[in-house]
Amino acid sequence: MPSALPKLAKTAEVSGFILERTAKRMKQFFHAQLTLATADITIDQWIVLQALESGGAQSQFEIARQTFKDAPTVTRILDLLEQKQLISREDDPNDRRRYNVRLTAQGHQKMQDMLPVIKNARQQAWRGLDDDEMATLVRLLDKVYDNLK
Amino acid sequence: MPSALPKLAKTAEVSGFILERTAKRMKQFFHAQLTLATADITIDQWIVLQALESGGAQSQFEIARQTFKDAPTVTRILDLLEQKQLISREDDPNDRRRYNVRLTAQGHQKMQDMLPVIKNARQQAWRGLDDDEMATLVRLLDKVYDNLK
DNA sequence: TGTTAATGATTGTTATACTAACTATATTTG
DNA sequence: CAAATATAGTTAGTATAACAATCATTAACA
Repeated sequence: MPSALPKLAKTAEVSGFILERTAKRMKQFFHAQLTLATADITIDQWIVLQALESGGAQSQFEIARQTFKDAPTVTRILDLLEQKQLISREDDPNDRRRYNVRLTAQGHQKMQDMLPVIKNARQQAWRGLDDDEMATLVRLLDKVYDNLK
Repeated sequence: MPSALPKLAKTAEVSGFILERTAKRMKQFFHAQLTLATADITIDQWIVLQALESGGAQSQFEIARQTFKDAPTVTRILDLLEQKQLISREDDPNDRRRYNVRLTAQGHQKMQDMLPVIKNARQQAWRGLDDDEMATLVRLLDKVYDNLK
């Protein structure tokens, strides 16, 4: 029965594709929902705001680590968020290379306003997946992630 | 027992993040492997080449559909591949809006040369996942994908 | 048949991502 | 302490991606 091996290889061939395809669509979907709600922020900007809310004021290095974005990307996203007055950069008194980045009041407000949009998008994305399936998906994705460290 | 609901919500909160994180790292990893092998192509360029090899000569619209990229993105990737002489655009005699895009001999050669690199990268990515787990992962990702159509 | 609509491809704009190089500041170490 | 190194952040260049607008060509249909 020579079909087992080819089938496995075939699955491996398409899985990366399916992974990327799904991640791409999810990003696109969340972005579209934010646009529909006239959020005036992108999903990546949202991710940075979220890191700041959950982690409090922090350096750009910390934000990069938390969000899995690299330093130049964080710089530019913060530039945009600063223009929109959703975050502020303050000099770190202990280390003059660093900034302490924090949400402004407007930044907090933006998160309040957009949280329902994000929650609703999450519900749609994971519709039909039960608790076990969610856990399995996360476990398998983490396994792949660890494989590529 | 008020912990069940919050836990589910928490999982949904991080899953999108884990999905994007894994997809990003996979892309990064494949790209790094190609760079290491001095492939002189990116992973997205590889994906387009692969579509051309498996599907034969085809229009840019078909390439876009196969690769889940949009038309402008395909245009620009093909521009780069054409510069590198890995693909060629020929006028479609039946429809003057279209090109027939095909791999050149050099394009075929590039694929021959890089296939082992890609196969090796796939092996690393899916290491430790058995047949069932691969199938489950694909099934769950497809479910999410369908949710967002 | 002639106007309208749809399609294939391109161009422009904005945003994210990676690499590399650069500035400024901190840390290590000889 | 001084020189070498490391770290935080920025800037520049290239690639990918989404979206909108545009252009040429083809298809639909009144």
